[in-house]
Amino acid sequence: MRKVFLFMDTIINKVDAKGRVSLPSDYRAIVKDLESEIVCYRSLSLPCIEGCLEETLDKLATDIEDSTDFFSETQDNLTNLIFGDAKRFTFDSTGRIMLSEKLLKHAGITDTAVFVGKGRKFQIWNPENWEKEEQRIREEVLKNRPVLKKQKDTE
Amino acid sequence: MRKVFLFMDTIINKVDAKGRVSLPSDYRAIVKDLESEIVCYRSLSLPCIEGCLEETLDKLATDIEDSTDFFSETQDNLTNLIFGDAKRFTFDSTGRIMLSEKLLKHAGITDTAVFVGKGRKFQIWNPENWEKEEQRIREEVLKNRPVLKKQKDTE
DNA sequence: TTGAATCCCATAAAATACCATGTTATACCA
DNA sequence: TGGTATAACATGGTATTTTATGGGATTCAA
Repeated sequence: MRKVFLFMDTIINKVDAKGRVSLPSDYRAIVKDLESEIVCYRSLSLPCIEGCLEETLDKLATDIEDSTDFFSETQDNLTNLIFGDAKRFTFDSTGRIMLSEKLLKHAGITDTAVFVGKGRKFQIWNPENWEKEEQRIREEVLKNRPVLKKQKDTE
Repeated sequence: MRKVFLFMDTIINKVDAKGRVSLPSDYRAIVKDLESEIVCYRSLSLPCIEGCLEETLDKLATDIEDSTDFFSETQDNLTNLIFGDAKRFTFDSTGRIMLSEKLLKHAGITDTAVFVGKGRKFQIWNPENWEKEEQRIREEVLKNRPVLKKQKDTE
């Protein structure tokens, strides 16, 4: 059993007419090893699909349970938004998942999907949008280089 | 056997003239796997039906027993409301439950029901009401973005 | 016996599993 | 190191299963 898991790399796969797309084989290996499942949902802030392991979301659910009482309304909004949008995606024997129309539309994905590893999570992008986003991120990181360094130093 | 369970996704199903509605198949799978039952009751604060596993309510009962507020009046009132209202709903061989007139009326549901996953719980809405509620939540969450971020960071 | 609840059957559509093939990546050996 | 054999992978297509949902038959209770 693996001690750690990280969704990594950037992988481009085709999306067919049914919305089927191969989950990168590295991701599948993680799911199998940890006996978990992939869960996807629309990013709250970006035009992309976000994914993680079911156990990651389960941890979130437990945290919410533990931090508030059963009838609390404070976390109600959040759980509706996150769990109401999320969905399990199991892959078939050939390693494909079937993304829903809702998710594909949110990310503007038609025939090609870009999987971007983010550690505990990953994202799925439309290729053009990802190119732009990557550019934007690179610029922002460069701009904030001194701050980034300072933060590291002070920690 | 599954390690975790989460009610997720948003699913729209028809309610027929007899008040029958298909429980989403993912939800049924959870009930079967955990050999539990679905329990529904009127939401205390919203015009919707709330549902969860019977074992979740059982856990609530235990927590209340164990809490120092055993004789608290507010706790008393809440448990009266919830347990007085809650009821088991078993699904038939085709996966349908029959919602009561009381619940349907409270949620304003006539011929269509929207199931919204909330993690350990789920809600059942009238489509128009849910649309409005979702809009409201999105606006509120966006407004409270810093709070959301802080919560995320502490994970 | 009448109304309501439960069960059973039928069907269309959608989701899922399976098979086949070309391609790419990996392992192996000279 | 170069070349070849082997395995893994992505992907198109098809078959099978599951699901939602309408309609009736049967059971149960008031």
